[in-house]
Amino acid sequence: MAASTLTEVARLAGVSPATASRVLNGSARTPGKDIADRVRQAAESLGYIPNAQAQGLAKSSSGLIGLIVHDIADPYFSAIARGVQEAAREQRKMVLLASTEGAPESEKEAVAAFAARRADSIVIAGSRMSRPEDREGNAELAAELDRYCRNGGQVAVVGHAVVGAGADEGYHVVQVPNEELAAELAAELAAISSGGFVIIGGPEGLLTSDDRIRGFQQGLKAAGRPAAEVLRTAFNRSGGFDAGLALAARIKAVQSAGTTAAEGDSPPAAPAEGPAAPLCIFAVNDVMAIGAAAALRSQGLRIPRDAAVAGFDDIETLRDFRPALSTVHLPLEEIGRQAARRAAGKDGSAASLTPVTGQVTLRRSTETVA
Amino acid sequence: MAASTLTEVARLAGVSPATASRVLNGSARTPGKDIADRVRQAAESLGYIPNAQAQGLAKSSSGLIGLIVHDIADPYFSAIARGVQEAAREQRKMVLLASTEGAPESEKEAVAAFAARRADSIVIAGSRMSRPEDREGNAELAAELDRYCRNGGQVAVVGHAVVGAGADEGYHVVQVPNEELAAELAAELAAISSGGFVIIGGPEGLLTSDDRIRGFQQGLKAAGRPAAEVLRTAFNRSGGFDAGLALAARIKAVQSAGTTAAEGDSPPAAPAEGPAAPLCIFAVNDVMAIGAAAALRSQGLRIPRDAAVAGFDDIETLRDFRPALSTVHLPLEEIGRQAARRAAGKDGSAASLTPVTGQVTLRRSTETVA
DNA sequence: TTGCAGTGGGAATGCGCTTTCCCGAATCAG
DNA sequence: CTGATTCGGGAAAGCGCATTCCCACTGCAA
Repeated sequence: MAASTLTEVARLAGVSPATASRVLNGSARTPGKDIADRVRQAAESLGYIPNAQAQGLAKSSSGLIGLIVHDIADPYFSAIARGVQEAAREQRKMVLLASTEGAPESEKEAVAAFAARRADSIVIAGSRMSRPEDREGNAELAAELDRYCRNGGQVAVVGHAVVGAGADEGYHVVQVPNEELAAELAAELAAISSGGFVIIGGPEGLLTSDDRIRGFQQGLKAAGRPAAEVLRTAFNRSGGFDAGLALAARIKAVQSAGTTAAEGDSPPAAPAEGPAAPLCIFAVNDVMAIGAAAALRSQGLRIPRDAAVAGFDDIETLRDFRPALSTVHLPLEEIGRQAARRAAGKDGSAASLTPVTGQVTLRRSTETVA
Repeated sequence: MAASTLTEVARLAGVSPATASRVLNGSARTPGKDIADRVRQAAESLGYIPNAQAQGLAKSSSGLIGLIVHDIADPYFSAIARGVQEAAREQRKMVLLASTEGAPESEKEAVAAFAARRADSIVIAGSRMSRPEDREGNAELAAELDRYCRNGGQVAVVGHAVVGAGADEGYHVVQVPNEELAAELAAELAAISSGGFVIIGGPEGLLTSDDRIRGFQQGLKAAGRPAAEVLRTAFNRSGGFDAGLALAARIKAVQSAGTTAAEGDSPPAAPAEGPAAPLCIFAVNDVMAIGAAAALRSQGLRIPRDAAVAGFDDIETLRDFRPALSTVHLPLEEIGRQAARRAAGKDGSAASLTPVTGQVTLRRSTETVA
């Protein structure tokens, strides 16, 4: 028993397919009450389910919104996905998912696939790369997006515009003030910690990471502190862990030196509080921070006693982590929602949408025993 | 500039649409080399993107696989989603996402929507409810699924069959041995802890929760331990937290009683080791366990000193939690992958797919100071 | 040379639905 | 009572593609 069609419903109701179509979907013209009832009843009894493909073909729109993320299992992305999903629900659309592992090439494929399905809009989450090697990939992605936009598609990008995107029509960006917030975080950290700073960053060229690093350095500078050293590593937990291991070794070396050498060569202008104040580690995202913390602990170091650790994102699942992680709260779900709404273009774009803001959230992990 | 069509490509290449179709998609018949090249080049220069909707209409199949989860931001589901996504990639399909918050009604809607889009298969993750109130909702969902299956759809369910589903064709279940594993966990816990047991469970009727509770009780019984008390609460972090709060009060009461009353009324057959051995708390999933642990800590209690805590699922993001959480590892991603594969019906269903197994993983959180 | 199978390509049909256009009937003003 | 409007409904033309026929042509054996 194949799914019943509109024509069958119409026949059963004794009307034309046109009329059946008009009553079963809110057309501009509304057939008479009695006829409408007949049709509805016929549809009900046949268990009629409209064929969205055919509808889409006829109307050339699909009720689909495409979502591109690096990895749906990453809490950062899944939080955004939730927001997008919610907005989709409001718009009575469905979301089409694509995980790309961050490869521009497969993002391009995803865009093409969305375009093929005639998705009404596309939301791209996940940070862009700007490395020279990615130039070509980014260009192709941009070209694909441009084409999609020219054909009437709407695209919203979280964070940064795709490098080299040219279309101005139907192209939206949800700005995330990574730089400003990182600077703020640095300022607050500088105010409570007298130790040195180290940044655990993602690979060079990863825009989100670079922004946060830049902002943090600026904040440090504004606070009169020297620039922090930057450790480049993978943008995930294990990257954080590796960097943490390296730092642990360094910290232990300093500590034992301090213990044995007593107080002969204290760093210039270091306030006198026994050994040097603990190092303050800023990882450019929470997951990396957690990895770094785990590494430190695995080496017998304690947080925040031996080192302060701060992250970025305020991932919900990580809130119960001990010691509670200092971080920058980002309304991830709201970001996803806004992206989807912007792309829907319902209201005048930036109009009713308040810009995204985050907030520095200091917790135990940076409470240096001062 | 509207997207170019196959007809346009054909015209540009100077062939018929039929031929163009044949070369641009692997048809049974392969046109001559030179013609094929001409067509491909024309397609390239026009930036032709096939219209998946039209293709789907013509072939009546869509290359879509529908995924239903309670909440995509929940790490349990996002891990499964990742597996599904991966399998989809293998099958060169895209995944269509629906978050339903667990309401059978909106699951039914989701199924209908998937059916409307002619999804080739549907994967349902997320535990079923069997409460009397849900009977009707479940029945409707089952009916919708049956219809979908009768029309040739394939559905795979993670964990339990949908209550009341009747179609035997195209209906697959990925079995998760919740009961057995919970029993195993209980046995191992009983072997290392002499204290009493308490279970923090989800609402009554939630199948996954009920299975794990039942299994745990059986394990306890097999180990000669009395059945544990079951606290019913919400199936999420805050439910765990609430239950944890209640337990904290209880634990503190016992502790102070033990301190003041010295050793006058020790429970029958309690081995003499100072105060009673700490309570062992089993939360039916990791997120709840984390919530409970947070609650205990907020009341000044320490884990595992004052109480042992164990969870279920082994959520990746929670692995760095301290003290490390004892739990049952479940290959979530693999589960998602299997579900998607089963539904694809590629290989002989259960044939090449090894059944899902988990493993009890004891960590710090249950290392009673014995 | 003729007859045959085999081959590469085109014409046409239909997938299920929306929508424009058209037409008969009913309504209203004059 | 007649002519001008509506108004409710149907006929039909696509939407973009796959696919089933069908036909012209080639190569081969007879």
